[in-house]
Amino acid sequence: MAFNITHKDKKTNARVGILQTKSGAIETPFFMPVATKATTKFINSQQLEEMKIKAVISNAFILSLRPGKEVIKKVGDLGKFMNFSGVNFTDSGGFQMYSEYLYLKSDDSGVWFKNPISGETIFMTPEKNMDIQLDIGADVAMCLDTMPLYGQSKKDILQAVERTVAWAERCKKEHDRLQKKVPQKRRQLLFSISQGGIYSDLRKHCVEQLLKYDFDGFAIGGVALPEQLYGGNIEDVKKQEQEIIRVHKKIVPENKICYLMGEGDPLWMLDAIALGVDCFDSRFPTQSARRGSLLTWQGKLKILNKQYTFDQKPIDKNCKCFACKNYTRSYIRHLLKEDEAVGKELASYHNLFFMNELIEKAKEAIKKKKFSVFKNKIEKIFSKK
RNA sequence: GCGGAUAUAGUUUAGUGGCAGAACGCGAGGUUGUGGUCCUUGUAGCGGGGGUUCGAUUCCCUCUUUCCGCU
Repeated sequence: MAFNITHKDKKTNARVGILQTKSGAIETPFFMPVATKATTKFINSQQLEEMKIKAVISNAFILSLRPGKEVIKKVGDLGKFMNFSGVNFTDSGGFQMYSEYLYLKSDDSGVWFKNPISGETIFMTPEKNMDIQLDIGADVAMCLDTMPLYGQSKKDILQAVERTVAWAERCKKEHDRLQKKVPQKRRQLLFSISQGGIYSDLRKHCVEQLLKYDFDGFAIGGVALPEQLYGGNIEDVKKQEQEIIRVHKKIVPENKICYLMGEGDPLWMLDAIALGVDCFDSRFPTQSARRGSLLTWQGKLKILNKQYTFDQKPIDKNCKCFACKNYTRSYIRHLLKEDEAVGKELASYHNLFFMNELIEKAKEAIKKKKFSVFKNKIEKIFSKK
């Protein structure tokens, strides 16, 4: 069994568990920084290890464009390539159907992407995608899914669901076939991804179909999208997301790990943990760090604001991260304003350290069966302006 | 000293005899399976004086500014 639950919260569905991968075990819940091109932007793998980050997610499709899977395979696997001893996830590239920069078209057979480097057209299939992810040697691979684009009709979303399910089946078969001779202990895990937009019935239908196959984990895709946020009331979007998670959790067996893809807002993440979600990834902490939005135990701090020009305090006096131990708000603000790489590094380091600590504290709270108390405390911090 | 050109937002600049636009900067929000490159929004300007005109940032004169050339 790849996943075991070790602790359960009392009032919520939050739980702590252990996921076994070929690179070792990792305790859930956990948050993965995004490392699209085999690095978390501005943060090297030694820094990740220093702040006790146990997993990252790279992008198999984008890595296949450059440097190419052969380059990574040559040194063994992605972990060795980037010298990261933690758990490596790879995303399929399905999400890049959202990228005008990369996406051309798709049909039931697969997706056509353009290679922005060479200009050539690339035809991606579930089978090819599994081959790439296995060659890259991630610990956990994600199925190639198809994203319903924003504004599509329910009929279109149903079509995306059917395609996602069909592709998941093809991924699973190919993945099993390619790993037939690999010993259990050294096998790559494969997670499915469900779609269905905001429609509970479509989500239910999608997950029910995916459950026919023995995936190692079941991810929820298509949430935390900017398009949805721009759509209107944030609270409505939050309720929709929670409803999607509830539907998912109601159907998927408890002993299957649940991965909410793309979610990285601290509060939304805690809400998801309360519903029984086990793992997350998001560009949010790193991207917003580069743009001057910092997470602190006093709430959000916009370090580019004028008021921090002369501020000699650290980002967060309660934070023990490298950036907070050594540098002032004034200095980091200056570096970010000047677009200096070190500024982005320090800000990213801080935000990732915060996210990791937030998750660690969440785990402790679950173990003590007091998760909702903890969640309320964090909500108070981030709700005040 | 003479001649020519020039003057528009903090900066670089469009433009017009009747509402002066932009970019960058600056201020404030946003940011969610990453294109280090993003989005939204706010702020702010016709060098001074005189003339022509219903009306001048625009045309004329003058002063000043800056630049170029000549002696």
